[in-house]
Amino acid sequence: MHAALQHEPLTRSGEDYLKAIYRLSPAGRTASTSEIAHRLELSPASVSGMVKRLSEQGLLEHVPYKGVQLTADGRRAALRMLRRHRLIEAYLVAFLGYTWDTVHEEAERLEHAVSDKLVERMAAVLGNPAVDPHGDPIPTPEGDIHEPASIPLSEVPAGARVEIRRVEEGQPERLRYIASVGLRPGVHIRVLDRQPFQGPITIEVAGRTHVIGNELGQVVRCASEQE
Amino acid sequence: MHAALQHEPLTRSGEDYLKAIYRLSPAGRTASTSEIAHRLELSPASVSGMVKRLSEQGLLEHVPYKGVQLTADGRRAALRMLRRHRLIEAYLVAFLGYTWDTVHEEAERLEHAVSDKLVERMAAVLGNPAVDPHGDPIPTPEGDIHEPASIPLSEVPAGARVEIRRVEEGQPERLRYIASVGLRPGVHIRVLDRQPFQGPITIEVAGRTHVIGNELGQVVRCASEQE
DNA sequence: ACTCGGAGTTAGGATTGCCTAAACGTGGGG
DNA sequence: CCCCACGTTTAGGCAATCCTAACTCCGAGT
Ligand SMILES: [Mn+2]
Ligand SMILES: [Mn+2]
Ligand SMILES: [Mn+2]
Ligand SMILES: [Mn+2]
Repeated sequence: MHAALQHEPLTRSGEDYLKAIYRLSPAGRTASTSEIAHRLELSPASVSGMVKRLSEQGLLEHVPYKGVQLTADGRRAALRMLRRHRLIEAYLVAFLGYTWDTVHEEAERLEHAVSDKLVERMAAVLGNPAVDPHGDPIPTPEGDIHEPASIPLSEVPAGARVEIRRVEEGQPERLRYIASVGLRPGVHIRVLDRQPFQGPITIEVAGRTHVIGNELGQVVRCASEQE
Repeated sequence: MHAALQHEPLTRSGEDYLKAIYRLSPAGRTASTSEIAHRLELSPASVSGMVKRLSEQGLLEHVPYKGVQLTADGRRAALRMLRRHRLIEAYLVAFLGYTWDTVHEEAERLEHAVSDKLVERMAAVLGNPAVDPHGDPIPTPEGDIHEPASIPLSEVPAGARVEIRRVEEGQPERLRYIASVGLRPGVHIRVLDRQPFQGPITIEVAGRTHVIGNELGQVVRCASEQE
């Protein structure tokens, strides 16, 4: 009953737009032209143009001057790209000596060039992982995704013990610093102290104490230890 | 003294043009517009246009109405692409369950998306192979290539024993048939009979006799058994 | 309600890369 | 030696994707 209209194949650009819009509009919220432009490092005018084209292809719902949302088809396409991106990252780290701070750039290009077949082969030799090297969940081939609840480290109350779940990719140097502190998905830490007004956060990682800025605390997401 | 002028980065199309021209102009010969057009499945007019652009970038030598040759820089760029293409093929076969009839298409896209770093990582885990799954030699990172002498199976005299060296890629079905006969790089065979006027060729492979058409004999290249 | 300032869109232009149709050059056959 | 057929180039178009500049809309604050 659905999916009767097959879309013309997406371009590289179109794929990146849909991914960006997915990340910018969680839970049915709306993404703005300037947010998209900022994320993709393009002018707002260029985004207006592409948004119009993707809407005509049935991938976006666009209310002029208001914002953009993915349609069911657009969401499907976005999740397909997310699966590719994250599996490629996982593969490069597992088999080709990449580290989590260098995979993103490579995956950003490869995600557009691999076939479905290659993606699924990589998934198979990896043992169908649930998350990528940054802790981001990998959608299924059918387009389902399970985003476990998590809160930024900067919002964890002092005294709590938590597990690191996800670290925002995209800035290699920041990732390298975060790794040097020992903060990686799966690591258990304790928050010793948190100063008000975006103040520094004191944590204990593997028996050692570190003080990190609030900005870093916002890109490291955690969950309580149970579960 | 050379390479002072750095070229603007090649586009996907440009990379494919240079590869095609390399294959079409062995030993300093010249490639024609229509040959290039045929190989890339484009119109001759489109080729004229791109040839002009690549010449302006210093990658081609073009004599209008006569033909095209690679400059030193163009040759370097072409061999870089050939290294990528062939290493990707070797990697996919070695580690991701691809067979020699399916790798070409995947490599044709990936060759434009991988970084130098990824290519060299693949080369390293492969142990720096000298040839790809079709027996085609892999250029070095410095752009040297060693093309061992070989002759088409269709020109091997009856009675000779030869080793299969290279099989032309590009037509999956043909490769599948050739594989079913047992003709792969490294295999030793004997030519039992060769009929004149592009007639069929009778060969012995692994103790079994096969008769193949002359066309197939032209895309399978061999060398004498010593060395 | 009115008015700005900022966000968003439209207008116009450049580049790349492809096409078809028309014009042009070249070399071989008559 | 000339002319024509074929291969090549040029002319003119189109689609995608980006840009800057100019215009338009919206809503926050008075
Ligand atoms: Mn991308
Ligand atoms: Mn990631
Ligand atoms: Mn290619
Ligand atoms: Mn090959």
